[in-house]
Amino acid sequence: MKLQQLRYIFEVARHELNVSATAESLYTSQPGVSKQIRLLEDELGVQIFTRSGKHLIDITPAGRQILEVAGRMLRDGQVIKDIARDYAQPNAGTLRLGLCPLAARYLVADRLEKFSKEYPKVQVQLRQGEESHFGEWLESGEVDLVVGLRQAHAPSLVSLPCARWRYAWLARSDRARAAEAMLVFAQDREAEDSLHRALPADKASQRWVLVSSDPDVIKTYVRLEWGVGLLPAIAFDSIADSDLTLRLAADTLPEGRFWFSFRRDLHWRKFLHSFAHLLSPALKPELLQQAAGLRQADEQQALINAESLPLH
Amino acid sequence: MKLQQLRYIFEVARHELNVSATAESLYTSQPGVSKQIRLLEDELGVQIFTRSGKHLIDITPAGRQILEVAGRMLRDGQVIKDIARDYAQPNAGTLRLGLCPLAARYLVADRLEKFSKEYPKVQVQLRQGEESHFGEWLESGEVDLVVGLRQAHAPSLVSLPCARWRYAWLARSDRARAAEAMLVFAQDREAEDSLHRALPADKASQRWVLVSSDPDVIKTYVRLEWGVGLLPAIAFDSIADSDLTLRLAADTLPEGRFWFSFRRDLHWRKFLHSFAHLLSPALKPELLQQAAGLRQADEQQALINAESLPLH
DNA sequence: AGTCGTTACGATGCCCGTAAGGATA
DNA sequence: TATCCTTACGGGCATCGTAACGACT
Repeated sequence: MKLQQLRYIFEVARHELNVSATAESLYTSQPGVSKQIRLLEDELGVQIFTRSGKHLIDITPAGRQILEVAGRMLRDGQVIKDIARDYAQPNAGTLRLGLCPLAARYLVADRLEKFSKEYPKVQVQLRQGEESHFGEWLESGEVDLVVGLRQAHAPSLVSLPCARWRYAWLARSDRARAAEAMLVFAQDREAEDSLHRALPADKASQRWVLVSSDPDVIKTYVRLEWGVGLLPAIAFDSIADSDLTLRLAADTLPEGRFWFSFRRDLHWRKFLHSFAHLLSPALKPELLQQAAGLRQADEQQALINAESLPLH
Repeated sequence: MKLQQLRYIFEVARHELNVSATAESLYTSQPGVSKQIRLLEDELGVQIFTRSGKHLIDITPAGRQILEVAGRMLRDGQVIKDIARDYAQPNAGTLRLGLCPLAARYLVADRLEKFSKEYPKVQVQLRQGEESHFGEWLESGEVDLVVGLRQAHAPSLVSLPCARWRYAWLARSDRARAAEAMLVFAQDREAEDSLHRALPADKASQRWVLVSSDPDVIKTYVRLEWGVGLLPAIAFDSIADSDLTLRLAADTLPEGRFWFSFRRDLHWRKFLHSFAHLLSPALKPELLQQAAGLRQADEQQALINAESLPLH
């Protein structure tokens, strides 16, 4: 049994049982992959894939169990390399971040500047996309950390609140504020509903002409005079948005949170800890390790005193 | 990075950094091991061992972290092989048991008979020794399961009560019972003390001429008329011990327990589950899996209702 | 002086890549 | 017919074992 054989079966499983595509993605020849898989099956004495003639059709029950363990072994292999790099080049590497639009644009931008100054040899790779994909990104190792507006709930993931934001009204400076259509920021349906409930009756009954989870979309339509915006205060840029006027919303509106999520078995390189600490001083190495030991999302969450989080 | 290289560094660490001895134990040449270790270190860019000239002196901090992960990978490799065997030859393999004297002689003997009838192709390997070594045996993989009188407490181990026993008085049949010296069974100091406290004052003040955790030692001295024995009722063999008379002790004496322990990450082959179930019907697969997820020994223990355990 | 790890070297065997073959949709 | 996996074959390279060397205790 060789690590490479395990990598082959793992990748074939990930590529919908297409050996050719797998071989290409691994920059090797297709017969080589095919043969190694067969050799592994022979050695173990078990079929991992079911074949119909010469096509791979499915994964056997034994294969599923084996693939699960193989995945862990491959990740552990990566962990060993990370450990080695931690000692060989402690401050070099790649910071792979998944971000929601709000976090990418307004929360981490300046912190990443700071981070890059502190760790000039660390390459930063950002990845932005639908928050519902964050789980896959983390599990596949495409990103190491994500910052978003929703809590992750998969059993292999850990999710902690790392910052708070509050709503503010945004209007064109040249307009007196009046009864207008509303352009509302909300990360999901639930947030939208709770916002609706929290608003005073006159506001709640107003027309919501736009609901978006991207603050820049809201701003765009505010500028087009579609109405008044209701979005996270953090999204206001006092320079670029000098044509707009921000006014903090009443305390009765729900407070938003940024969630910081990662794989339970992530190897925390030094600069990853630094980045986490930069996001929120509450995310200390010991706390992160402790959180990784907790299975339940609510137990993890309880480690953080939300009141103490930076409020934007 | 190859699995074999990881095995080499792991085994060298286990063999007190002696490469020659390691190579011998792995049935390979010493230069081969040496070279592979060096190759791995070169690939990772980190020293795993510190060298004084040409001798391995110590493990580097990086090496310690790497070895920990490597150990997990190697165990996972074993797990994959186990899974494969589970499907290829579900009812063949080896049952490696660690046992205390009482469990070996009186608790599992007949169950093992039964087990062997059910799984004739499973080899049974018993290992008996000081209970304080059970932890090492489990961690090193020398045994898969242990049954003893003490709870295991290492974080990597799971420990569950699996049976109960109670004290009985043992005397030579040809002797009237009278005030006599006592020969007492106790697995450790704590058990000895609690027994002492539980005995009525007259008994507690009697001479304890022998304290042993091996019931057969007690019996031997009972036969030699050193006194009256106080030992687990289960240790009485109605045929072989027909020259002795057993009388159950008062309910006030502490009840003893057998503890069933295993590595948290043990791969449960089918016949392992069967053996556990044979020991105690309470040890069902789901419960065992659940126990493996609990970190605290008391949480694990709480899964079992002690009242329901077989009483011997 | 003995134990132990490293270096050097030669041979075996494994892994990979190209090319051709057969099965399925 | 096109896609896809398998078998066959040859070249290259890594691993292993023997033997000789150098270092530490």
